[in-house]
Amino acid sequence: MVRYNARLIEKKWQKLWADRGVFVAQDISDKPKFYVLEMFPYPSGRIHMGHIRNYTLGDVIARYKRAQGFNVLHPMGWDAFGLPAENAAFEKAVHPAKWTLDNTTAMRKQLKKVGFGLDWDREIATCKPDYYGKEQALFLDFMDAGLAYRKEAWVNWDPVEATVLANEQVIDGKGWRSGAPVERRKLAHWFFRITDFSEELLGALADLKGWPEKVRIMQENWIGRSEGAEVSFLIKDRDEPLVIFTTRPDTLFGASFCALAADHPLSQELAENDKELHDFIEQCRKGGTGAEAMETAEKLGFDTGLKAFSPTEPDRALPVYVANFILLEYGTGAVFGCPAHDQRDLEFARKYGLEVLPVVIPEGESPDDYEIADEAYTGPGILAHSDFLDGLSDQAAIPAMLDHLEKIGKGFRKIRYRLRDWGLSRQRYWGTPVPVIHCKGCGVVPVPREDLPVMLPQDVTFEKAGNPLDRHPTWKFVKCPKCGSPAERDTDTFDTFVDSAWYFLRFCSPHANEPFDKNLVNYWLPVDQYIGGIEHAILHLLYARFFTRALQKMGRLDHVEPFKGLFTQGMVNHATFQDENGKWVYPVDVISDEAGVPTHRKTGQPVTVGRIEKMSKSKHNVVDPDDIVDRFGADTVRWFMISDSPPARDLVWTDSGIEGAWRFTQRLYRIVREFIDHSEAPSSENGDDYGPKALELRRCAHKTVAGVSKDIESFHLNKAVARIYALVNALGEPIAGAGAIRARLEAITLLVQIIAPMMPHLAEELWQALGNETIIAETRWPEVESAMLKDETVTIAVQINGKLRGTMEVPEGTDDKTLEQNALAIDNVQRILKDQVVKKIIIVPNRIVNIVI
RNA sequence: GCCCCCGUGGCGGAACUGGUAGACGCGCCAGAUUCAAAAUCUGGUUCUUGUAUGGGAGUGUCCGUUCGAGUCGGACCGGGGGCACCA
Repeated sequence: MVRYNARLIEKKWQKLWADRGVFVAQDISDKPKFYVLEMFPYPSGRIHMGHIRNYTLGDVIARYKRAQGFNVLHPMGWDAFGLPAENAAFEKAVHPAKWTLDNTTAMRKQLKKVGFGLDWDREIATCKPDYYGKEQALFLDFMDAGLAYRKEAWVNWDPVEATVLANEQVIDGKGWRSGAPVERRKLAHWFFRITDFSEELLGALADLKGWPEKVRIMQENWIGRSEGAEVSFLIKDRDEPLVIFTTRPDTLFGASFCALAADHPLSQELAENDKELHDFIEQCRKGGTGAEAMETAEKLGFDTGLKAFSPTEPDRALPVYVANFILLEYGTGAVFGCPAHDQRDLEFARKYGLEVLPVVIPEGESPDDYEIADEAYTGPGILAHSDFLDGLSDQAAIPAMLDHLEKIGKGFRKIRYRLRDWGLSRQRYWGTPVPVIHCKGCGVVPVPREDLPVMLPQDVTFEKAGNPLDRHPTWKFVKCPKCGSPAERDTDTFDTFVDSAWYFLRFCSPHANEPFDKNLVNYWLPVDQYIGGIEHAILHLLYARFFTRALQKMGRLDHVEPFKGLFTQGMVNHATFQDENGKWVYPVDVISDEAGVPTHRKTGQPVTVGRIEKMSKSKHNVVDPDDIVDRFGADTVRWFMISDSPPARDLVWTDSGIEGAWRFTQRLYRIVREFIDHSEAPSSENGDDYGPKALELRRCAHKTVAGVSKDIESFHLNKAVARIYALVNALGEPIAGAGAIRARLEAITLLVQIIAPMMPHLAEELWQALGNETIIAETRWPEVESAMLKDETVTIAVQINGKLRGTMEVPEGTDDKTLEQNALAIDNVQRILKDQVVKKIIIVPNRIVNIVI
């Protein structure tokens, strides 16, 4: 028996698909359209297993939909701007453009080797002027629409490198390379007005039925709508009141202090004449800008000496603190603290010896002696010590207080969002240049559209501190397009999330002179199935939704939501290995010695097996897809990617797993070859009737086709795999009798067709071997005979008090009475029932009989 | 700290709207084939108990709802992800 030679055969079919243009999407077609998109990769250098998993999932859907008769768009491109290219430039003295484009060349070759059915005619790379120039045009559109503006924003500043650091480059409050303590600095930044769309982006989530529930919840929380009130507190000896935002106006009588953000204008003003406060604010600015850093840091406050008065208690003076846990961006940057009913406020109050006055009393507690210990009470209750609110529930007290505040003119209802505007300026080289010019006389002047793209200069260096664009000797010096006097370019580049906020539009018309062709976008959008990692659940997806909505509002396209279906796949994990010195060891260097002990291939030293973690370069627990494809072939790798683990969950890469997949590939080939080589022709059978064994096989085959179709539609590819194994097992059984050969041929033909989306090369090879003149990539998905989906008999479980005591085989649809009689007749049931009294019998047709005694 | 998700044999997992827990694969055990091995094929494989065509226990832990709970509700324990300049 000849073995299946994946390497040769896969290459053959890949060439044939490419020559025939099988995967080129048609812009005009009678067929219904289907747009499959996987999140495009960052060209980091090599394709990794996570990519392979992502694109295998997409390719299964794309090939399946194509077989179902859809006009499928399945494109690929490169999210090619970003930090790693600059890091490589710094470390290896290679230009980011060269590094990036070399990487795309290598990775394109790798992807083609896996046989993904992609429309390579539509390939894009965001770092090419053809793409980022269009993006600059879009930015000017956003400016014209009033959706882009400039304001100051805080950044992480590394004083040694004279560079702005990303959050991930700040480690324990220090710059990752310089080790210098990071400072916070204010810089002028461009922002998109995503907050104009807060309500829309939130409201439309409910209609995204094809999205995972958890992603919708994450976005909902991210947008963070909260209904509350802005309340004015008078401050002693000052004219301006302090405006705070609260969602708990019912607890106003329990207030014991007010707190300001370090960057609140009032804090700033007071600091001018107060060295200590100035130092405290500086202290607050140390450490990262991330939410986690702010919230886990010890809660610190500085008493400003000011006294504030709640509008409902003009005689009770509250101290005003500047505190490190108040965010300026959220609400008004100032709060009142009610320690009894907020855990953060409680910790703060205990630390600074402030009053803790419970005003919401839980059921069963007395208002007179209820006290708060270590935990704030945030549950429901009845108001006390609260004047006109006394006796009301907390739910009733909120509107009562709001009505009161509005009546006396000291506050009003206000809806606030946690969502902030999208800051998109980056002080870096490798990104889309911001297409504006700063002129002393005219201010901010957009680059005229005919001058786009604003190209990145090629002659830059990275060994010096600071932003290469800013340092460049000539690039930024230009004439003002308005007045002609000397002016300077904006030296910032866009956040790379801007690049990925519209690439799915570009794929619809990748060669258009405009950013995208309206008609083609209207035809292809929305993306019917988008697939990517859960790590993009919030930012990327929200930004893409914002872009689509904004462009719709500008009349550039007709859709409001870009992604109809979303699937978030799990990560690819692998065990980690360490040698005796604690150094990470690559899996390829680990072998088992005679005793089965993991050992280093080269040194022969024992290796300890660590926990299973996401494949990462730093822990060396990576497997190179290229090596695996060379050894086992693309189909085997693709098969393993979808076997066993549900696509939404993490997958653990194991050698035995890939070997199992490889054995299955060979087994499929063998079963089909043996049938072709050793069977008599089906025409040698007389008549067209089927014996019981043949009928059973036909049922199994048709059920498998129906089940696999359903599983692919619902992304349960691991279940589809299990069904296919079951069919192959059934084909392994020898059968004889009437119609045996015809049934086997039918089952094998169906089998080859349903494995095609997953193992496309092997499927083509077997399809051809079965004597077909067509290729399977252009063949319709098989039709199921509905008569084959029903069984004649069903197995019914018989329980006594919910415990299984026997089963019975009855014709499908047997009536309740017969079921009851048969169940009671079972020996084991009779033995247990003996002289017991039957209280009740519950019968679920075709399922179960439960006798209650 | 806040938000979200997940816990089922030795392992990955299956179980449709509450109805026979462990499909299918991996691993392991036994057998066939072989001079031998690889490959392949056949059978077995949740634990436990008198080896049984019987019984008991069992889906992270505890409690509850139900004739019946892996599935629904509550509390807890453990693991993972996100947190606005990584993409």
